[in-house]
Amino acid sequence: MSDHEFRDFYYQAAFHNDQQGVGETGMYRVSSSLQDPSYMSFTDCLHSSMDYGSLEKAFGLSPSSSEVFSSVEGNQTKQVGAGDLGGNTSEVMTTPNSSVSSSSSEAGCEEDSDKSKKDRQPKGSEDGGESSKKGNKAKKKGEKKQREPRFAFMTKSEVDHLEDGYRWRKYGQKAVKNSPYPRSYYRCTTQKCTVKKRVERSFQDPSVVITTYEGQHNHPLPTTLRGSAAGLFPPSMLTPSPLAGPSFPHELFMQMPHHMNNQAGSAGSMFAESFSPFQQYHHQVPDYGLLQDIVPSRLFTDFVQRVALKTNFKEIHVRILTPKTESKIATRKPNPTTAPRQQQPWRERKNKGRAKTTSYRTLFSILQASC
DNA sequence: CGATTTTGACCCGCGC
DNA sequence: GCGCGGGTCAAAATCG
Repeated sequence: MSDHEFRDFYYQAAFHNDQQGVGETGMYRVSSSLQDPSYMSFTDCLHSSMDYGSLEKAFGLSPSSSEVFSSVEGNQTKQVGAGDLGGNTSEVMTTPNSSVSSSSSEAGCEEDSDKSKKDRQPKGSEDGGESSKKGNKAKKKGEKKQREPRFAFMTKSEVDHLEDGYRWRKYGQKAVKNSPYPRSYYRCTTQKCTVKKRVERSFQDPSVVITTYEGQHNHPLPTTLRGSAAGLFPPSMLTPSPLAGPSFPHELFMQMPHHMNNQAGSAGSMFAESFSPFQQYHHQVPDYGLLQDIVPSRLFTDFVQRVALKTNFKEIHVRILTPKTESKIATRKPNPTTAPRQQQPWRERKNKGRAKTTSYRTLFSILQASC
């Protein structure tokens, strides 16, 4: 299971700017490990042009690596959906101890073009009453809702829903096409915050969880959260608003933990030093097993999000690979003692034969069968 | 008892 | 136009 000696984090981000047509893609690796010969400061990465050739040189990446993010090309509007994880490009991290990350195009990243269906009006305001069974909306069809910036990252984890400091409420779950794993939809519970996120397990590599964020938090981190990252970092690192944050990516990067930009770090022992905030936190909350996963992840996602806002990249694919740490199963086991749920008589259910939401139980059986 | 999760139905864009 | 599939709603169930 987990190797508690190694707390390295390896980040890879693919920035995609398709304004030029052929979308220039690049993949960046941020590693605290010296054993990674291709190490390069993220700051430098960000300042470098989005030229894959140079990146290849800098990181020693093979050109084929870009295939990992194959979804970027030729996808102006249509993206590779989670279910279409066809490309079996797999990539092996050249770092110690870790993690082979194999997956294809950032699955969960994005799929649909712009469906303006989200944010449907709750309660039918007025409109001719009629079948107001559900959210009938009177939305202008003309204007397409501008999609909020999205970004996704992959985390090797046994828990699906990683703690990231914010409070989320699950509002849906859907089966992913061609994948035995469901996709869960979460919304930030803070009022007036429209941030959403989707969580799904990679079909290619079940140990990898793909989290896709959409939107930006317009509020500070809740402080009441158990093990919240709030309070662990200086305020500047927790500001949710990009306006309040560093003006440039490298500035933000400079605020990141040492182990992420300290080239002199020693591999495999990141946890020992230059880790003050986390170490302290670790002592304070020893039982918080996900610490190692969460903190850097959150920092990085915030970071990437800000980068996205400062640039005109349309897509940013981020991978966060971490050594497995804790095996905390966050699955709620159904209570067998309770009576089965009954069909609501007043709510007519017209099953049109379309398989929509997939229950955990169903999926579980599928998994078992496939194992 | 309020908050959160579960989960079938509904909505809607898109491809055929 | 139809059907597929992603995304969302919302009532009931469950949790804390």
